[in-house]
Amino acid sequence: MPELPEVETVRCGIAPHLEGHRLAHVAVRRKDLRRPLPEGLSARLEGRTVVAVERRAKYLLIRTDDGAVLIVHLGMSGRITILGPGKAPPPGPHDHVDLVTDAGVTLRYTDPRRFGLMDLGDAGSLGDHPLLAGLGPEPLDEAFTGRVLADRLSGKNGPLKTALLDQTVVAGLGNIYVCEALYRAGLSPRRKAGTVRGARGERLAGAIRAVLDEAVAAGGSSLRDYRQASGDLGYFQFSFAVYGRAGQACPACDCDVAKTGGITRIVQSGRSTFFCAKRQR
DNA sequence: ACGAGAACCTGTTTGC
DNA sequence: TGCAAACAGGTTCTCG
Repeated sequence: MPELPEVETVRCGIAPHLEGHRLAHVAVRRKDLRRPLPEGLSARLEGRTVVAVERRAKYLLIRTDDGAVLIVHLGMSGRITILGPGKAPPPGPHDHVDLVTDAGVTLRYTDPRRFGLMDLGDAGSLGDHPLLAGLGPEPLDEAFTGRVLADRLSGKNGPLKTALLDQTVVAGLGNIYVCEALYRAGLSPRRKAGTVRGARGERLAGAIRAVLDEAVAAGGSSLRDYRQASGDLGYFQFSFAVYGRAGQACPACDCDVAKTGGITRIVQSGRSTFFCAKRQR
């Protein structure tokens, strides 16, 4: 489900309910997510006060006053819902973890496919944590330029689409936003990754930043199960140029769909890619 | 060393 | 209508 914009939206939604609040109760109902939840998770967190809720790539980082960091990944189908005091319904079969604050607010982690995970890290050495150590640059940072991106792509012989999904190249992109960014940059998903440098690199870095910025502003994209923490839907899905639009007209090409076939869908490394063969080279 | 494919798991949509 | 296959926003392991 969630790529960078969705995770950032969730972060914004949960931060006001966590920061400055003590975790009164942490209920773990199911430990077997993508990897087993750490032993003693509840004991480690209960009684601690949250000092910050941050994001790195697609990970949420929940920092406590004693230097513990709860690392959360939502996988494909994970979400976090805020339930007001006295308003938490009985947990369903996919409601694996509840964080209950001193204000009585429940933050409920739900994940039907269980591809998500949680782990604990230490504030002092968080950058060395195995989940975070190898991650590429944050695309919304000032430091993310065409040059930086081109350096990361140089020497790669696989398709550009596949390289951009690699979190060690750039952090936070997933299938939707890679397709959308490549469309905006006018670059073919099949192009050899290492051929992107110079002006093309700048174009691609700018397209990635722009699409992510717009998606964050829209509250992410709601396709099936994704919701903001408030329960509201994101609406960036209405701005897709190519994703999920196979056979439909490219927004910028006014050619006859019956003739050109419109947006093309191919499969790369087992995942759907959508693009306009006319505009993306 | 790199890249493609399978695996992990459940729910929903699509196609015969 | 009904059932089975395909597909889904991610990551990681294995194999060639």
